[in-house]
Amino acid sequence: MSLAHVLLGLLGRAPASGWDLGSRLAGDPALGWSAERAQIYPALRRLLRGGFVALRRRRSSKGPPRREYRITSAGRREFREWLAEPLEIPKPHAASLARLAFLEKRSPETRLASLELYRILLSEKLTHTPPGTTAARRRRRMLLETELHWADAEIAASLSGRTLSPEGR
Amino acid sequence: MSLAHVLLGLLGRAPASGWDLGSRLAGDPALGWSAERAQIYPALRRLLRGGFVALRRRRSSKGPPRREYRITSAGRREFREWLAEPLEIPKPHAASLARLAFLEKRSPETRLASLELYRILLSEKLTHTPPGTTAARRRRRMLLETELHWADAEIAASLSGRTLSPEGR
DNA sequence: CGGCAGTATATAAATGTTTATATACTACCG
DNA sequence: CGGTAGTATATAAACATTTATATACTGCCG
Repeated sequence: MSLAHVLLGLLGRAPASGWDLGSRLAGDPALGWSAERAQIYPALRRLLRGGFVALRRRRSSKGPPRREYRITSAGRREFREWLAEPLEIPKPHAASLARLAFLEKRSPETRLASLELYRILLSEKLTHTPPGTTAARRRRRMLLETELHWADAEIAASLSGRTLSPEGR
Repeated sequence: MSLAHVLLGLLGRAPASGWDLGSRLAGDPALGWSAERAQIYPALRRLLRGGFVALRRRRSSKGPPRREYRITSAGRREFREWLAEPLEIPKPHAASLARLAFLEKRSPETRLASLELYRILLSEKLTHTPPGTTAARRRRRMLLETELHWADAEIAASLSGRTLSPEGR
């Protein structure tokens, strides 16, 4: 199970609560994993039962008491073993990519509109992605840039394919 | 559920059996979705019950009778509606990417070894990925190329960071 | 001081995915 | 003719993920 290991990895940097981990996971796509908090809380419980993390309750000025977890040495060992497993090229698994795969099934107009929307999403993501300080972040940024180029090229192709369409009224 | 819609999309190109669909899905990463056959067979049953596909049994010279499905007009409608849903930037969800995100936690030696292994996987994938005939395939290929550049850059950086290591004996 | 907004944890139910295993049919080899 | 390799379908069990909902605590605004 990767979620547990990613959580261990994050806890290796600093102790955190389930809430914190949810925010970090959501905020850093370069981590390569995402999860809802509803999944994180039970995962932390399992890690606690397994002795991979330790718990300290702290009351906070805002909201109910925080349950802060920190990684144990057993957790560090487990994480290291997971980290050493062999890499492979990930298979994409995303509804948006599946929709893009059927772009050619759509009318030239909606195809262009989809590409333009996707392009906007990409450029927004890019402006909120500062130049990377880690290999994974540099990777993420380069891929976003490439995808933006791709979108531009496809938009251009789509436009030039339409040059004979009714222009204006 | 995206799997069902991807299957409808594939069946829109040509009728196929569950086996065929499994092969196509496995063979084309640009489709943006992957699934085991154990998931495909029940999905096809549900599509059949829903009237989105029609079934014809055909015995084949090899193996047990094939159950060939073809899309119905209800299926086409359902697919078109799914296709029109808004795109978003996919959140990555892959163990390998998560491992890459913690590259910096590893020793310079294993970091370099991981990058080199990953680089090899990328270049193998690339040689088996012909230049794309669809937008999604072109996208996939460009991203693989970029990732290869990234790996090269990271390997170079990793090597130059090691210039003062013991060289040779 | 009542209610709202934000932080924080939690759980159930539904849904989706993976892994392991079983089975059937045919062709071909030895 | 028996075994095995390849095609094809199928199901159960285990596991993971998403969605919806509930609850608690605090500060602050009106």
